[in-house]
Amino acid sequence: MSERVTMADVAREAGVSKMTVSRVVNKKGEISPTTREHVLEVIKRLGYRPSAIARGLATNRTGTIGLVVPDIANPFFSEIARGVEDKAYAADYNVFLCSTYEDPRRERAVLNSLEEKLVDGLLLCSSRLAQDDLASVMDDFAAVVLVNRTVKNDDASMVRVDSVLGGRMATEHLLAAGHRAIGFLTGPSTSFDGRFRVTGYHQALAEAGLAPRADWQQGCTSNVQGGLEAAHELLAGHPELTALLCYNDLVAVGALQACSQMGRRVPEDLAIIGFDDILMAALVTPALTTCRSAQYEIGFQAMRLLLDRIHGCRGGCEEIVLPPELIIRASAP
Amino acid sequence: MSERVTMADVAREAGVSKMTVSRVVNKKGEISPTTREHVLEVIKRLGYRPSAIARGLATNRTGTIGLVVPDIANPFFSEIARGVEDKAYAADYNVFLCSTYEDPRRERAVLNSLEEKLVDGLLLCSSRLAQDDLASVMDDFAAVVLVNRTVKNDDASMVRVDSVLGGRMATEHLLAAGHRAIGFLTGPSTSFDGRFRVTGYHQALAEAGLAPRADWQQGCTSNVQGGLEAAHELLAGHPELTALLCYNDLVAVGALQACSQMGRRVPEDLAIIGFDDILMAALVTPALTTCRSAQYEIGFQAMRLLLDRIHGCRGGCEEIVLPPELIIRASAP
DNA sequence: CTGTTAGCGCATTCAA
DNA sequence: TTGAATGCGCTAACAG
Repeated sequence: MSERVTMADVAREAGVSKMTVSRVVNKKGEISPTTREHVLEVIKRLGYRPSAIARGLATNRTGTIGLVVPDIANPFFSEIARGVEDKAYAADYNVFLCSTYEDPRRERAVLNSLEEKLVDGLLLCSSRLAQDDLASVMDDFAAVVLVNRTVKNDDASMVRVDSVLGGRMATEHLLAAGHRAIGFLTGPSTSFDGRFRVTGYHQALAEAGLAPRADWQQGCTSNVQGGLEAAHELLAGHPELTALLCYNDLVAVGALQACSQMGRRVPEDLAIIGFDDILMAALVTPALTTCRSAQYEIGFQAMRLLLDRIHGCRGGCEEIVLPPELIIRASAP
Repeated sequence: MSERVTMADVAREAGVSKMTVSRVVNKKGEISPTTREHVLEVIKRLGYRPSAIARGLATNRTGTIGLVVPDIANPFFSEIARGVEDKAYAADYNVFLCSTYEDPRRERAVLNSLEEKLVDGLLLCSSRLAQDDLASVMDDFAAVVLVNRTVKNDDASMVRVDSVLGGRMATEHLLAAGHRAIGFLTGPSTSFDGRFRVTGYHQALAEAGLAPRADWQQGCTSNVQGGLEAAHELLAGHPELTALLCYNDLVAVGALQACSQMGRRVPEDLAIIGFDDILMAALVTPALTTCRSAQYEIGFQAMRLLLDRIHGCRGGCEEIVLPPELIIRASAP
């Protein structure tokens, strides 16, 4: 790495002022074609690259947004990220993609860094922070869009899937198939989506005249291993269960594994439903019935809303609610 | 978002110089406990947050590294990212995770942005750039570590899996099982890993006295859909194939789907081997035989090497070569 | 232990 | 159409 060439170097070499160079670089203001060509030639010859840092300090804008997700290894979030990045790329923004690995402390640390780096906006997915924490964090950012997370503070746009409805739909599907003993692996306690799905599950049970049983619900970490372990425990303790809702598809795949190990056939002995409809859901055996959410669309729309906010359309904090869709496959026909 | 509080504000309010505030913030130099406490109190009261941008401009260090991968939706890369981020987090670095979605233009754009943002180091995974392009890009960064990609320029540390060996191992396994008509879905032409695996495949064939056949090899995009389509085409044109190597596990899963659609049983009619050993490999039916690489370890080690380079241990450009491991499952027993 | 001076590289006034 | 001065917020190098 050679010494960095600065705008001053270019100006000196080209025999013009820094201002002129700046104008050429940013295509701002009128400039005579002659000097422009000349400056461009010098820029190329010297290999000048503008410093985004210096520009950021001067303009207070960085052309960067932060995208924070609980776990980038979860295809649900990597699909969202794809939607975000496609939209961001088109709008000439860079994305700081940060995975918190489900750790609220790490989430705080990451948000702190993003704030210090003066990102122009923040896209926060499924935040695991407590309400007060989240509200205070949000004050630090000029523009925020929340994904799948509500907060008292109404100063953020939001994109979310109606998880209460999703929980209802999945439960109703099982009830309609005659199931009465339906368990739920509810995921991490920090997940609001998880709680919403449980709410929908309770609603559907109530409408069928059934009382929810706490011992049929069990938390778990949000991955295959977590589903595997939790399913083992829940099913061992409650052989009466004939159906199992799972926090997300990763957990559901873990439950599938557990059933295979315990010799319980799916769906004959136990029906299983997941959430999200990640790629893997259709590829495991039996294929997973799941409650789909449009991940790419979530990301794309969220980035669109964020751009709106960054560009000052602060008027209405838009809220986009996407409907879930039940995809019926072999694990719960 | 309220007006940003600066160091000058804190200094004024606390009745000290900016320098003293800076020392407190950065825990540098000796400071009397009294003033330190006082300054800290003011910082808290005013809600001061240092600007990483300004600090970056002053110090020429940003505490940030760039991580560039072809596709974050591929679990292979998200696992690497996890290794990188864990190590980075421990060393107090932030990670700019960028996915190029297999598009070299997008890769160039992303590298350009990272350079302008003055990242302290670059971790470049499976670059899809041509040799010359890559060599010139690397000059722009103070410290670079390459993952699974070689380049003439020897001014970068490197972590890679021995893909030639991997290709050999997989092929030898099939040869040992009696297969003589072995096809290969070779992935994107931009992938060096893909080429290396093909090299290993050729080596193994040669040692068995077999000539490679170009019409048994076919490129494809690096995902399930790509594997599905390519497998359809290759298998329809070459029913004589009894075994199929796949660029990676995603492609292999696609091939599995294709077989299911075409009524070819795996492994009875066609043995299939993938590469990487992503989580999904063990979960599909039949479970995939695959050539594992230690993804988390790759990321972790790569970040370690990058920290070495950033901290000036430029002496030897280290190169870490990790051995692949053949995981034999049902798809190619 | 603390303050002063200077400048990082750029963009935003204004003036010419 | 171009240039000069000023400041973004911070730290490094030197004094005191």
